[in-house]
Amino acid sequence: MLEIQQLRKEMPQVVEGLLRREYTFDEATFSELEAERKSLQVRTEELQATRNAASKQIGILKSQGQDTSGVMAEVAGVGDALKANEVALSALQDRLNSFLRQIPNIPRADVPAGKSADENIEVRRWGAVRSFDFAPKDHTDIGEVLKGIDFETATKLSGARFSVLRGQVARLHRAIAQFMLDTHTEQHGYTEVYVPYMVGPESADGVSSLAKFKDDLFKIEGRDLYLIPTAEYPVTNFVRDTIVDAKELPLKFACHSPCFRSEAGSYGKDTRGMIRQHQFDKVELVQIITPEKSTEAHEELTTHAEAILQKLELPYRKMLLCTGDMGFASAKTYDLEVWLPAQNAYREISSCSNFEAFQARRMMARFKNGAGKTELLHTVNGSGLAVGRTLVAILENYQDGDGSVSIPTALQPYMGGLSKIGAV
RNA sequence: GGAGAGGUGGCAGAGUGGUCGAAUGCACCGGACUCGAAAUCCGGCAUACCGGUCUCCGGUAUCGUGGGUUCGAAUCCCACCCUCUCCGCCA
Repeated sequence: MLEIQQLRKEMPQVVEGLLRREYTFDEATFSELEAERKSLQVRTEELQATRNAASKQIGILKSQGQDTSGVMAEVAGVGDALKANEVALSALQDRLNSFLRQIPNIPRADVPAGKSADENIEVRRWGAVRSFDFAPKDHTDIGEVLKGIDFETATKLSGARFSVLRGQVARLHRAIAQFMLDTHTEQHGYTEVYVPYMVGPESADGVSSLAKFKDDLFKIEGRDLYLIPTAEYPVTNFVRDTIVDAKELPLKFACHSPCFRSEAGSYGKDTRGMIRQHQFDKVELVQIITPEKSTEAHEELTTHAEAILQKLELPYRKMLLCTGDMGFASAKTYDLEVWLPAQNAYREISSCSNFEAFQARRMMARFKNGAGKTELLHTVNGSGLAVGRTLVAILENYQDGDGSVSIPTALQPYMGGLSKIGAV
C-alpha cells in the first residue's frame, strides 16, 4: 500500500512511477473519493464534538443536581444526523481503503522499465555450464530411471501438478532443505522458524493483495484460512500490528515450508516434470529492518541465496527484473536462474525482493526509532532456495549418462556420505 | 465434544453509566542528588486519523471484534472471535 500523504502531495511522481510498471493510476477516482472523504469526515467529527460537549455538560449538571432538559433538547437532533454521517464515512473509507490496497508498489528508480521477462537485465553469471558427451536427460526421465519420481501415483492421489518422491531422491530432497537451512542459520545469521501452513485473510492481505490474488491461493473449505503460497506469508506477518523495539532489529528468519499455489492461469505451462507444482518446498529468507538498511539488506540477502547455488556448484545467472515482471508488492527484485541442461535454459530458482514500507504499511508493522518516534519498517525477502527446483537442477546437472547422479560435495554429509545415487 | 473463567496501555492490574484515553505498580526516557552507580525524589511516557494561520493549535476515534440501548458506554444488552482451566477424545 502506498502512503496516502504521498498521493496527496506528490501525485505526479506517483503517477509517473506507476506508469513505469504499466499501471495507470486513476487520479479522477482518487480525487473524487478524497474530496468526499474530507467533507464527510470533517462534518462527522464536528457532530461528534458537539455531542461530546453536550454529554459532558449533562454529566456536570446532573452531578450538581441541576436541570438538564435544555441541553438535552439541544442535542436531540444530533443523533440521527451523526449516525447517517458515520455510516456514510465508514463506507467511503472502506472504498478508499480498497482503492489504495489494490495499487502496486512504485518501482525504484534503478529498476529498468519493461513489459515482460524479456526485458530483465542480466547482472551476472556464475559457474561454467557443463558440456555433456551424451544427450542429457531431463529430470523426469532421470527420476524414472532412479525410480525416484513418480508422477503416475501422484496423479492418482491428487491430480496434475503433484509429485511423489521415493528412495534416494526423496532423501536428496530432504537433504537439500536441511543443507539450506543449516547454511543460512549457521553462516548467514538467520533464526530458524517453523510456522503454520495456513493463514487468515489479514495475513494474506498484509504481504500481497488478497482481493487481487486470491485465485492463486488454495482456500480451506468452510474456514477463513488459506494455504500459504510461500513462508513469506506467515513469517512477514510476525510483525503485523506490532511496534518492534529498534534494539531487536534486524530480524532475520529462515523458514523451510511447503508452498501451495493454484497456478491458475498457467495452463499448458511447464506441464512436464516438477518445475511448476501445486505443492513444493522452499526455504524462505525474510529480513525485517529499518528503512535506511533495506537496500543493503536486499543485496546481502540475494548473496545468501546465491551462496547456496555456489556451494552446490550449480551454474546460475542473476537477473534484475524489469518493472513489468516484478511482483505486486515489490520495489526491486532480483531473480536467480539456475541452468537446466535438458531445457538448455536458465530457470528461476529464487526471487529476492525489497518491499520497502509497502508491506509494513499494510500490516502496520513499525518500530521506535532513535528519536522515540514510531516509523514503518522495511521488509525484504527471497527464496534461499526453492527446494523442488534445486532437486531438478541437481538431477539434471549432475547426471552421469548411465542413469546415475552424482551428489554435490556439500550435500554428501546430508546423504550419509553417498557420492552418487544410481539406477535401481 | 461437555462445563466453567476471562479478554483494559510495553507488562501487571484497578475501574461496573457521566468531567475516563483510562488509577496504581513495574518497565522505559529525561532531570535532581552522587566522584560514579544503586536507592530516593521530580517530570515525561499509547496508537491512528482529520482540520488549520501546520517546529504549534484544535478536533475525532480506539478498553478482543461487530452491532444495539442511551444525551453519554471500558462499564448495560446481543452476536462473533480468541485465550485459559477441568472433563472426554486423540497424533
